[in-house]
Amino acid sequence: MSKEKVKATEDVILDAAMKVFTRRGFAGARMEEVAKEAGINRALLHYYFRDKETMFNLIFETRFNEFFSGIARILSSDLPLFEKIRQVINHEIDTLTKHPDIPRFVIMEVASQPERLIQYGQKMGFNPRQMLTNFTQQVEIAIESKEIIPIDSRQLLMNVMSTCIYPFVAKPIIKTMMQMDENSFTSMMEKRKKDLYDFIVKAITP
Amino acid sequence: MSKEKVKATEDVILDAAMKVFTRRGFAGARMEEVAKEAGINRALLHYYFRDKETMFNLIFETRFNEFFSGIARILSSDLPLFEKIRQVINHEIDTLTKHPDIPRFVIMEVASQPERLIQYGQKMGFNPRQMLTNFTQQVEIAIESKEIIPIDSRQLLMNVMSTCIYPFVAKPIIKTMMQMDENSFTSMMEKRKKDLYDFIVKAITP
DNA sequence: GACACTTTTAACAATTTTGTTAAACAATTA
DNA sequence: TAATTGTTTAACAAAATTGTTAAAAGTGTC
Repeated sequence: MSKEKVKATEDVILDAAMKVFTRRGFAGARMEEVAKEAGINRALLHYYFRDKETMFNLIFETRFNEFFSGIARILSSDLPLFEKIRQVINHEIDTLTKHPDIPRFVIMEVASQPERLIQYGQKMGFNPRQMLTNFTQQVEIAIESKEIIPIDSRQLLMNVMSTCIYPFVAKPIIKTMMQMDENSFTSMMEKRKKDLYDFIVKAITP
Repeated sequence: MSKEKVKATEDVILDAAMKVFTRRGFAGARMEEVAKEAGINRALLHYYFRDKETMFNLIFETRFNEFFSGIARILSSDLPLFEKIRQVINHEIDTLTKHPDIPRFVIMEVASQPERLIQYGQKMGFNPRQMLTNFTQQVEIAIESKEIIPIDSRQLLMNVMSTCIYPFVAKPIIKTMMQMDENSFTSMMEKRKKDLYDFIVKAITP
């Protein structure tokens, strides 16, 4: 069998595993469901990947990276503060519109095993503990120069992240409460990029 | 054995189940862990409660109610807009400081079975779909009277809820990233009541 | 203390889920 | 085409988890 075919099968399995693990979490995921989703036999999963945990680690690493790497890059860049905030908002809403289940998945699994955060952070080459130092300093400088009003930089960052990410974490609840279908949710998020940026800028501008 | 003792045992079990289910979710929870946490034997769980699902439903109902009832009451009250926002913030931060795992639990379980939202909402006597109508109208009136700037009421509500709830949902991540222990997290949230209110008011005041 | 009653446990049974293996099958190549 | 290698499956085995039961232990009452 050709290399391409092997790769294809591996990818089919990984895609299926991604869906199932992200949907159900590690504890709720069933190897049977992964196999079914991939259109193959359960034994084949074990042929390509040792066991459930091995598969899960691959998936988690990917999702963890998707969740953190973009934001880490932007936060530690040397963009001006307001532009940085705009880019964080746009980046989060864009990627989470494509992969809305990522934050719920990552948060859930980190909550059930917090040590993963440090562990995978190191693996991915960024230290979650230091992601914020650049941003914090930048906020303090902007305060001193009266570019923005005095504000606790941690609170500001929490506001930015919360308003971007929470709507996707709570998407099933929000969709129901606000009587939105998939399309209206997406278009609302698209609109949100601007609305949210304006909201935050107005809140911190002197 | 006395009625009090029975009640006590039931409560011990429910408390234990609450902890374990909230920590692990339905799929991740083990009856053995519940029994251990309660300091009893697994068979006894089945003596007091039929099975895992029955126990889970009791827990879920309680947590679901804790998550929604307070906020529903405040949102549909006839308080002035700003006061309503302040109360939402204070209520959320206070109750979630006491029970920080509630939103992660409820959100996770609703995500894995969205029909629960309508189902339990009806059971608890409030319609998640109508929780927002009062607030929405109030915002529109406030815009017309120039009390606040023009803003999409859904976006505003999403901002308020996100900034209150997300820090608790992502608590393990935030604590690590911001290098906080339990105490500093709590005191930060206490401070957040005021900071967040000011932030939001400034964002919407003309 | 004998009786009726509830609570608790240990041992067992059933079910669900995961992991293994041996053999069939397919593709590649010498 | 036969040998080699890698792929797939069905059947099986093991482990983990849940649920049941019969009997022991405790409690209150007469």
